[in-house]
Amino acid sequence: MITIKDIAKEAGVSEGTVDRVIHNRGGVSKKTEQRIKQLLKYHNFSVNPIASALALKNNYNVAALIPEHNDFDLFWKAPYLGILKCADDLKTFGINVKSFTYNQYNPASYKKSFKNLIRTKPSAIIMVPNFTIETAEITSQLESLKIPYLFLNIDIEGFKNIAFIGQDSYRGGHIAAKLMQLSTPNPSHFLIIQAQHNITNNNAVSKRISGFNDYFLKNNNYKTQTLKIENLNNLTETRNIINKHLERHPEVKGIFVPSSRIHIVANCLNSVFLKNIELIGFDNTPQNIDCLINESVSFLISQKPFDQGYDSIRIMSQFLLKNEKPNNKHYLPIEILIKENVAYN
Amino acid sequence: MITIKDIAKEAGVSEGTVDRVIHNRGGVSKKTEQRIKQLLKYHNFSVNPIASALALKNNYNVAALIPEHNDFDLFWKAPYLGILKCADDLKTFGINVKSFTYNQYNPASYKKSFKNLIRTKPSAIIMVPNFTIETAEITSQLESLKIPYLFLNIDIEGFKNIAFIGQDSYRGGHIAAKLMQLSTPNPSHFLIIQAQHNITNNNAVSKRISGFNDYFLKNNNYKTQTLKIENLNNLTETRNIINKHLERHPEVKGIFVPSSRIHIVANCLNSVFLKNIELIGFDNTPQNIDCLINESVSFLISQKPFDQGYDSIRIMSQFLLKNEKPNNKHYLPIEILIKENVAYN
DNA sequence: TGTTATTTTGTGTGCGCACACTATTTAATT
DNA sequence: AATTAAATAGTGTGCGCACACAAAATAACA
Repeated sequence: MITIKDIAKEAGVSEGTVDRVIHNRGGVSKKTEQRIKQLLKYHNFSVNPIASALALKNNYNVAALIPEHNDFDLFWKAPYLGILKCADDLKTFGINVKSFTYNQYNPASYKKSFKNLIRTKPSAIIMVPNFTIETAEITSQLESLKIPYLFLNIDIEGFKNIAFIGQDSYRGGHIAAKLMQLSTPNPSHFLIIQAQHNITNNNAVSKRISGFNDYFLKNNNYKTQTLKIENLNNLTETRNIINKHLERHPEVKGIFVPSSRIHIVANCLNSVFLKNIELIGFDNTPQNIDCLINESVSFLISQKPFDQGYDSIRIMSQFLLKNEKPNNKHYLPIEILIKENVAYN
Repeated sequence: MITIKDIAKEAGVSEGTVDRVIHNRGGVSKKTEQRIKQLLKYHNFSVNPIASALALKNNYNVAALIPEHNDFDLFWKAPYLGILKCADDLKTFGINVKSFTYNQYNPASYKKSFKNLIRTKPSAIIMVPNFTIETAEITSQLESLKIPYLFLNIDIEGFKNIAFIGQDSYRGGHIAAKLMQLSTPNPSHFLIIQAQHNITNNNAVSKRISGFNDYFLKNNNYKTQTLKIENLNNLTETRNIINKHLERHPEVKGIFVPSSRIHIVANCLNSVFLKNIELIGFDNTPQNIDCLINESVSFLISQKPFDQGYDSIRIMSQFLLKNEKPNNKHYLPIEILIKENVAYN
């Protein structure tokens, strides 16, 4: 391992000068700068991040603004845990992470939580931009404060976020369609069940639906139909609506739920339907995994939410610590889960 | 972050004494030891690994003994790259990795490569134990030298390896069977194609076959048959054997190749067969991925070979640096790859 | 009690880097 | 040529820890 000292000796200058060159701090004559740069390149020098971290004693406060999770919606637990894990891994590098949560159906709580967040004077922000208008307000504030921010899980365009970390939702829907086609007879009809509140909020859901529908464009044997339900958490009502619909539409051979709520549908289906209809949904929440194991659900597509959380902190930290600019889109693998491989995740 | 200095001040002793307690170096009276231990616990102290790494300037030489890769067999490139990547990530923590390769069909080259390896006096070894008898010789040598070793990718029992890093092969075969059943009519026959040299060498292949066969035990509509081919790399011969076999066995609706050579089979099939027979194989080598994309192969099961390499170094390093004993089996996820999600891996 | 052995504790240095501060060289100005 | 301003280069300290070494305190012994 070559050190700054070595370079300095070889260049016949002091360590301080080499340091200035490495960090583009200026105040070095062009001649010596060139010479040192050549040497750095020649020796393939890179700073020892250990020593660097120790010397800097950085203190970056990274704030995360994410939806809260509860027993009804466990999805957001995984990114949160990923964030915590990465925070723990990087704490000795001077990365401190604080999480702020909001109700994902309530823009006011989003704004309020952000107000609390911004008071802590964070150096950077990870956010799940659930509400477009409010996000515009927030980001303009961040931009004037020159606080970098990145989007986690929800990808909305027209912002100056340094990156998006999440999944290619359209492609996710596409894959769901392929798996659906694979597990059902030809021809078949498929039912897409959507919660009302998802229609405006969260464009991941609509992208998944597009991907799902588009997959069948080239094949007329497969048709899709959509069922919108006001409040999926109201089980008696949901049960009623779905089973009624299926009675009227015996042609339905598969149900696609483009959110993490497939387990609700699975638990609402009458047993006849449950046996004869293929269910495909998203996200490896505990409830959904149970459905895989008891075979009520055939496939889950995981967007690796834990990894999303972990990577968002990792990528933001690399940006802060090493000024590494990330790719604009950081897509995680689209993981196909079945009963047999779910245990290894 | 509480430091040794802080603890020392609070305990009214010098930093050296605290250091001795932390590392159980001895030479501390019982009274002060107790007092310091209490304080450490109370403050939930843990050493700053950054500072520790810098001060220690550790130098562990980890040697890897893995099969060589070439254009015919690219599988082993991925673990190698994973090893390199992790080595790079950890080089500032004093981990130096050297790779030694051998011909995976030649025990003599295995032994020879190990001889070269052991001359470099490594602190620990990552090995792919392709040959059981030779591995016994090697490991007994390692044990007398007290050099820790772990097994990568190939899991053989009865050794004192600190861990196995790889895939649950039986389960992998199981999943292949499920996917095969899903993509073929009921009833169907499936053909398992196996290279002769795999039969003795590599029990991953036989475990996959068991998993594949066992999946159909409960269902009499599906039958499997096996075709053993001397040398898969001899394309004209392979082409001949396979197509002849399929002509005689029109009941075959799916071909399962329990190794990374599915691309060879795909390229050998006559076009009629290629269109009507589902192919499922293992490993995301470039050639195999090409087959996914051109739709000659339906599914690949990845054993995440890159991650296997990466994790093996990571786990061994944690063992060396922090004395963290790993789980005996470190199974990687069984990843299902299709045309649509292969790009994100 | 004095001397030596043994146990226990304290001190100093360096790991490689970042940065504030000081010193030197060069350029600009009178 | 003398003085001042600006550009360039060098020095010193600390980050938190590990460990060799020195010092002090205690125990063992004559």
